[in-house]
Amino acid sequence: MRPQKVTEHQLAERMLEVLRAKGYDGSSLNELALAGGLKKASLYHRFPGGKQELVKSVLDSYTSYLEQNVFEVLAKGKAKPKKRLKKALGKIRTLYHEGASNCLYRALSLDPGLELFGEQIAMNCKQWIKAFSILGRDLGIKKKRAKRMAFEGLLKIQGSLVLAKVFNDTQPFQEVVDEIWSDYLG
Amino acid sequence: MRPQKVTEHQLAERMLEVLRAKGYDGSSLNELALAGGLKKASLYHRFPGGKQELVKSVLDSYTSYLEQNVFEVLAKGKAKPKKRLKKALGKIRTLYHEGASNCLYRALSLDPGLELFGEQIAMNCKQWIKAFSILGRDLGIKKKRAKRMAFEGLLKIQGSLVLAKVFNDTQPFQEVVDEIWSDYLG
DNA sequence: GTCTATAGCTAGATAGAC
DNA sequence: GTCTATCTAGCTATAGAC
Repeated sequence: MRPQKVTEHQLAERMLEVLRAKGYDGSSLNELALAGGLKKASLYHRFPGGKQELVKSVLDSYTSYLEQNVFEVLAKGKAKPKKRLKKALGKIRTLYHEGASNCLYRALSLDPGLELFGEQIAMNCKQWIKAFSILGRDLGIKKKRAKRMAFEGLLKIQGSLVLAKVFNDTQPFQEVVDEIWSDYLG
Repeated sequence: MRPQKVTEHQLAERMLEVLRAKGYDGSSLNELALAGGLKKASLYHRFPGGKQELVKSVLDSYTSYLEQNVFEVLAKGKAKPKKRLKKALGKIRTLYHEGASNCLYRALSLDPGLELFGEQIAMNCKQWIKAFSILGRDLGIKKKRAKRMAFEGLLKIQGSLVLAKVFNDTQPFQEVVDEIWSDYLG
């Protein structure tokens, strides 16, 4: 077999930057291929199902990052809760490039992305909320309030990324991450 | 002159529903024309500048609703602050169909909509923040905190609309509107 | 002012050479 | 596994009849 020019992981990482900025319809296969370092036709070798399978692959890779670096750290880490929260928030900062890059879930939350991936994204968001809920519980917060805080955290992250884009300023995101930190530890 | 089939206001209102759900690239002129009750070619009579001018017209109409029913009520109304807030939040609920419909600003906050309309949307969001800030001041809240509350309100509305779409459930939006109400009056 | 018809282009997707 | 070449369908936009 001829060697791959780029690994599937590299490909997903590069195409993610296009997808999170332009959404499903806004990202053409030409742009995605160019960003990934391949020609358009080559994408059909990697993703025989076409655009939908390609985006699903990027979405799975994105969720996988969250699961490994955020959800599992929060919910299954063996360090103290405070340390786990610090680590998870650091990874969140990295994922969103300190607020400069969109959340892929949001970018896909317009039609037709929502129609194709809505259920999957909803599940992933529930994972997020579950993981932060467990962290809250570990910090001695009551169940109901822990869930409420987890939900509000996700909501504020999403809102901050909208405003960061609109104002072309990462400050809303930075502030929200700091708020989440102090909400759990205050 | 031959009579218009639909007024510019009706046209903007109907096309808004497509644009806020699908974004700039996701909304084709065919869909927009169909939603508005015209044929595609007729749109070029109303909007000689093509798609960009059409979307700008819808955006202007959308902002005009906010200015008249929300911003002016909050900042220039002669009723008591509590009553003005109640009225403005009611209009916000209506605009977003109780959380079932996206914010157009958010739908246009991906490329290429962001590139075309980002500055205009940023100005409109600043108007939002300004208006809620003035309401806060009228309720006796200090300047800095009033601005902070206004910013956070907008952020949470945007975040709630993201989650409302993802979960296909208007509850996040409803809760956030109630929270804003009680934040100002608690 | 609205329509049908169509131009010119780019999209997603496929065939087949290497 | 990647590429060039190409297909069809849809896109934005225009021309011109009514």
